[in-house]
Amino acid sequence: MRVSREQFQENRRRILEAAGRLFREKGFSAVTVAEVMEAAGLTHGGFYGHFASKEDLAARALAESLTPAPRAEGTAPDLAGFVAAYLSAAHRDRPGTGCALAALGGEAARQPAPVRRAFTEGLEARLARMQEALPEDDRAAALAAVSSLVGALVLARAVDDPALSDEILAAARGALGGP
Amino acid sequence: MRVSREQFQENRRRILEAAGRLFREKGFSAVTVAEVMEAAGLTHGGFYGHFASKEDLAARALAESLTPAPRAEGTAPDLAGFVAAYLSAAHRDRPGTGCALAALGGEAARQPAPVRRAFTEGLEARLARMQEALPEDDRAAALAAVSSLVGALVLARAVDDPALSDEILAAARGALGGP
DNA sequence: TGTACATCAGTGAACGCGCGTTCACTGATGTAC
DNA sequence: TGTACATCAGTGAACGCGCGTTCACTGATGTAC
Repeated sequence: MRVSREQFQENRRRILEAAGRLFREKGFSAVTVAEVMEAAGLTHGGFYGHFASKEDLAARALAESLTPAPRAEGTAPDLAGFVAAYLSAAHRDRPGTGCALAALGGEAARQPAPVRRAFTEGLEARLARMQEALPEDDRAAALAAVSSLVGALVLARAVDDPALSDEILAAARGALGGP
Repeated sequence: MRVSREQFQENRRRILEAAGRLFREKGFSAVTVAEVMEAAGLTHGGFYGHFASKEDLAARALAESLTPAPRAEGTAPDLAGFVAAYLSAAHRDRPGTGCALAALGGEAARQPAPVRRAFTEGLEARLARMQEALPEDDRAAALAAVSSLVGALVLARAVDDPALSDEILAAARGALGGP
């Protein structure tokens, strides 16, 4: 059942999208190729027409997940808003559409080279954004802020006590100058 | 080949120790029961005489890894020293003997209840320690500090660029009042 | 524009492997006398 | 203290299952005329 070139591209896009969501939700190792393909509306056999391996998919999906949406033309960066959204209960509870640095940071350290490369590039992109948003143009401050955000989200998700989880997010918001 | 009761306890201790190290090095899912048993000097079949399942082992090993060593009698807590050690290259490069919050935080969120329980209790213990060490007795500040430490270590380990990795550690040390 | 055929994306069965777990067996330990 | 036997921790083969990957096949697409 050959499909048109447009459909092929669309299928590839859907596979990447499903993978990006599933990897962030469940981690690289817990997601199966068949599961990704099913989420994309295809059967597992066709996977290798799109990607060389699961590892290849992981690297490309991670790169995609970490590509920041372009900021709206002429808008000023809104640090307080970003921090509040990042450290919100909604973000904590929806890892599949959230920050891949937090969702996959721990696992990324043990992944093969292409995945680590994608992670590193994604972090650099996020850092650049953070640096723009800070009052002073300070890379070290941007690094420290991103570390705080990621650490707080990781811990808030790992903990099984909802009150403690909320407390972690609130404490990090406070430390980053929020309410 | 039955062994003495003391040897049985010693074997259990060795299994937990090997598991604690391997889980932190490779993550829960990448470690096999056979691998843990071999590292403990035993064969895999005997595992179920010690633990109910791999999940049971994970929860107990994590609890053990997160039990803080008792502080030496009468010593004052040394915040600066702790931060420097936590955010050192040596700690980054030896996850197996390092902080389990950072090594397993991402994966812990997706683990079954007993593992998350152990993680939460371990975090509370670390928080109490951090709170003692802070100049003012401030739980929110302790939470924010632990988040920063964990986030920085996670990112420093995930990144494939050694210079960036060092930069992350240094930035977090700076933000936490270190050199 | 219409037709014939080559191309190739997708399908689903199958392969090979590794893993968690089970189990019959072994032989040293612990206990009853 | 010494002996006979019951107990049970550890061994290693085996089981069942799921996963990443391969492959022969199908049939719609794209192209040459």
